[in-house]
Amino acid sequence: MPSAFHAAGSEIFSQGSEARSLYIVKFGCVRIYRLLADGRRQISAFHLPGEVFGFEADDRHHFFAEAVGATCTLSIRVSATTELSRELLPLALRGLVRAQEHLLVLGRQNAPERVAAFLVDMFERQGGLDRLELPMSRTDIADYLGLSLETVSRVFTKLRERGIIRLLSLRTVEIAKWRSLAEMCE
Amino acid sequence: MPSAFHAAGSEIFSQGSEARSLYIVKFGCVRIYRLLADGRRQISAFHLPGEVFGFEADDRHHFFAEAVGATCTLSIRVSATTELSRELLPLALRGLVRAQEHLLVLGRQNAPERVAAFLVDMFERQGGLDRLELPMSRTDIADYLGLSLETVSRVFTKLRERGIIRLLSLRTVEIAKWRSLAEMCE
DNA sequence: CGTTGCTTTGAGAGCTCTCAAAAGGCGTGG
DNA sequence: CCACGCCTTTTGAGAGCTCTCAAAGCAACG
Repeated sequence: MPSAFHAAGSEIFSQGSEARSLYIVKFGCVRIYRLLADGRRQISAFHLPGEVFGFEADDRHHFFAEAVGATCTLSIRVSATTELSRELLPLALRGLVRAQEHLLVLGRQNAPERVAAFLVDMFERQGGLDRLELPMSRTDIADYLGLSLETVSRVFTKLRERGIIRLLSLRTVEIAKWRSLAEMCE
Repeated sequence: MPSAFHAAGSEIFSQGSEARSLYIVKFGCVRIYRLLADGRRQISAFHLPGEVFGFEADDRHHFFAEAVGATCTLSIRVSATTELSRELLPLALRGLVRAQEHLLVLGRQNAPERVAAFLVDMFERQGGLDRLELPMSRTDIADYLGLSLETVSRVFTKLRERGIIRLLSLRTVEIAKWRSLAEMCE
């Protein structure tokens, strides 16, 4: 299994390129996104260590993938006839459910609810530690939540003022009132 | 393959119920959706004749499915050990890409762009006829696009006034300027 | 011909965006 | 160790898009 190192911001694959393998995040973080003609960007997913990404419907990538920070990935060559289909289906389905759940956030939740949903999700994926190190910038979070970076920043400030979160550094978050945060997601 | 008829608005499966089979739409239309505690609804997909729905990540449904109009479905019992995994993966992946593409619409496009994207998508799926019979209400379209039903209605009116579409009846749409519509999606 | 539900249209409010500038962090070099 | 410069983040002000509330218009159906 060939492993690869990616510097912060470097491309892992791009939309339209040939899709020949899947990837597993070894360490770091990967953003999957799509662009509109005028540059608007929507990040459809962040992938953390242990997660698999690179699924495509045909032999072309429909999305871009970039390393958020310094990141290491393993790539797995997957042919159509491989035995892996059986093990891949559950992963693909998990991704499908996640994407559909994110549609609810983007379509029907307001800014505070979106940020709360993001934080809850990140915390749960990091294994329930009470301190979270965000690998991505406010801009990345905004493009994931369909907001402007200023709105994301304002919501963080509001959550801090209300004592729901603590910001140990710009990207280190501690949940003070887990209950309040979870209730914001409904 | 047991087939089932569903009256307009009737439930096919509900969130939390046991997921034991997949479904194929024979005729009609199905909406897949999720609800927030206060009743806000996000439709993640409409399924037209020939399409498969009911994919889940575990043995529970994470979404609701309802017949939009009078609808007939075939259900397929799928066990984990079945030979179908190989054929199912491409379908699941197609759904994943569709959901992720819809994230871009909800996260980064404005109301006219969303409606345009919806119409283009529906037209392409109906096989490129120049006349489209929408099976769903404005409310359904709104809940699919993350808009209010009034905004959807206003955009339809605007598209009609600009000569981009014609409304033969409330739910029968004809594209007059395909080019303009496609350009609205970027 | 009245009822019922869906759709359209209008008016005002509110949330989020854009533009702009200040503040804060971090690494490099003196 | 401190100063500088760059990049990220925060904060502010005003504009704009979409929502909510409300009422009127339409179409289907008994």
